[in-house]
Amino acid sequence: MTQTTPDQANAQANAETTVLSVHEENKLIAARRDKLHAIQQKRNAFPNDFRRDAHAQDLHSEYAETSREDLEKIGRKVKVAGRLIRERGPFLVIQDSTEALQLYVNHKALPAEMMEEIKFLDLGDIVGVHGEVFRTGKGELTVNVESLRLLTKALRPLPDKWKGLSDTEVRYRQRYVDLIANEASRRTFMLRSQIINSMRQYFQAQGFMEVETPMMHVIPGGASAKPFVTHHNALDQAMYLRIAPELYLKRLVVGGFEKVFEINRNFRNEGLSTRHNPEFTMVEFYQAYADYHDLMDFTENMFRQIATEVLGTTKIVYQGLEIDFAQPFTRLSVRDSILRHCEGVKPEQLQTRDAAAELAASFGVKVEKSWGLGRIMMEIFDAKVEHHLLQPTFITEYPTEISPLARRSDNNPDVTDRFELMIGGRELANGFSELNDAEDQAARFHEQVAQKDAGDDEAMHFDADYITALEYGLPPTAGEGIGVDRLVMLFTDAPSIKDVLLFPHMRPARD
RNA sequence: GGGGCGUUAGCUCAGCGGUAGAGCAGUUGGCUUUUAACCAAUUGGUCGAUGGUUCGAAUCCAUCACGCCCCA
Repeated sequence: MTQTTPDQANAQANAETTVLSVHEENKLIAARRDKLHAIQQKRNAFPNDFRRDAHAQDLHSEYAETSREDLEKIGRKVKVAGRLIRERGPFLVIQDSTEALQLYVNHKALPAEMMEEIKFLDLGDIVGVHGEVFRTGKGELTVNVESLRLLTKALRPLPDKWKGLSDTEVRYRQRYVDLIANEASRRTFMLRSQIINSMRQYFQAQGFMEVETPMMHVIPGGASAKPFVTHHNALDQAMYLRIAPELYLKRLVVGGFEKVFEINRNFRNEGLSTRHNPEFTMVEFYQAYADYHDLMDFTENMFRQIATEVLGTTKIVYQGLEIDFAQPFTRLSVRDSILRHCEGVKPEQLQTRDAAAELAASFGVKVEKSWGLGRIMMEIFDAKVEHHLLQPTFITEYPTEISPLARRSDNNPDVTDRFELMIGGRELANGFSELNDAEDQAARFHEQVAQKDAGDDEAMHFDADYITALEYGLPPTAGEGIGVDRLVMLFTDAPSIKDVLLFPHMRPARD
């Protein structure tokens, strides 16, 4: 058997790419390629010696109030660079990472060679420009071109200059084109970055330490979900992409780091939807000497602060729904939420397993024999309640049966000191006071293993080292995970998770 | 996995059984402080793929691929 070297692999890939692009070549691309080759006859068409000294946005804000006459007196000369996105007769518009900026080409004032270079340009080309800032008759801040150089030739044409790129498939597969053409998309991802920055600063200001725990687990744990499986060759061992960092973060609390957080990807081998991507970003955090009530307060405050910092207001509109994070979030137990949102349901129907099973069946929920009262109540909740919870609502008192890592309530061992945060009918966060009784945890793992043996492939494994860690003593702790993608969806009014992921997962395209 | 909708020029879309269209982009010329710049002319297509029905298919039917939405 012959080994393929990286070089051979590259050569092969290049050959395939070349074949493909020749196949795809159309006249628009061919004409641009001809221009590029003509330039290459004269000089290096890909210079990297242009250095700019100004960005579009800085110029716009610096001279926002400066009059035409004053600008003329100032005579500010700038070097700017960006992608050519418009031609309006003698005017060109370039766009850099901050904003668009207009250029003026006075063909009477420029040497013939410069005009040749400019006439050779296509929309999409990257150019560097030197010139003086002025204001046109119509008041637009503009750079009067004294010299202009092509820095990178664009071989492919841009999408519609007015309507942008709307084909969702192309927008997701070729996000770079979406970002060039659609201002709204650029804004979404800039906001995403700012939201995560703001979140990180909030944790740091509260004394949390950022950590990184393994992305590859030998025993997948910390959530109920199907993992992706891979294989470590040297160890000849199955490994799993993590479904949650929870058990490692709590090990760190055992180790004495009393406030930790991690912002990173989780991987779950499940379907795709407007709310699910196989890899998604979570922030998980743990605080010793705190309980789940503290976390609910913490979360409310954090959402308020992020909204204020990033959007400048606590009020958002998500898909037509107004939400004001300044208002206190509702807090409601699972049981009470069912009673409130399912008309005609009486408390007795949630008292015993059989009564609840009958109720669930009447709602069209298929009840498994192995399910207890708690699991059945959650199925009723998922089917009949969750989508009604539009305004921020903490649902509390989750059944112990489905919360194998959460501390039991002091008042009722069948429920845990746990909550989930619902906004817009979706789960945004999940937190609880941590189970730190090693013996109880071992017993709960055994129950999970029994369910796994009974065919539930989302049930948890027994993690002996985690039990050992608990035996060293986990201080009373509370922990929480917040879905960052869903938070960004809310703050950017995005209907699909794909709109807030730069490169969402797609099936491979086929011809 | 099931259902619905979509796939036509580089982009945005119309056409829905009888010669494949528009706007923008492109090309050529004009004009040059414009604002989706403007004026004139002009190029551009295996109508997602494969079968079928028909004298004739972008259009009707079937299967497949990919996408979007809803449901599980």
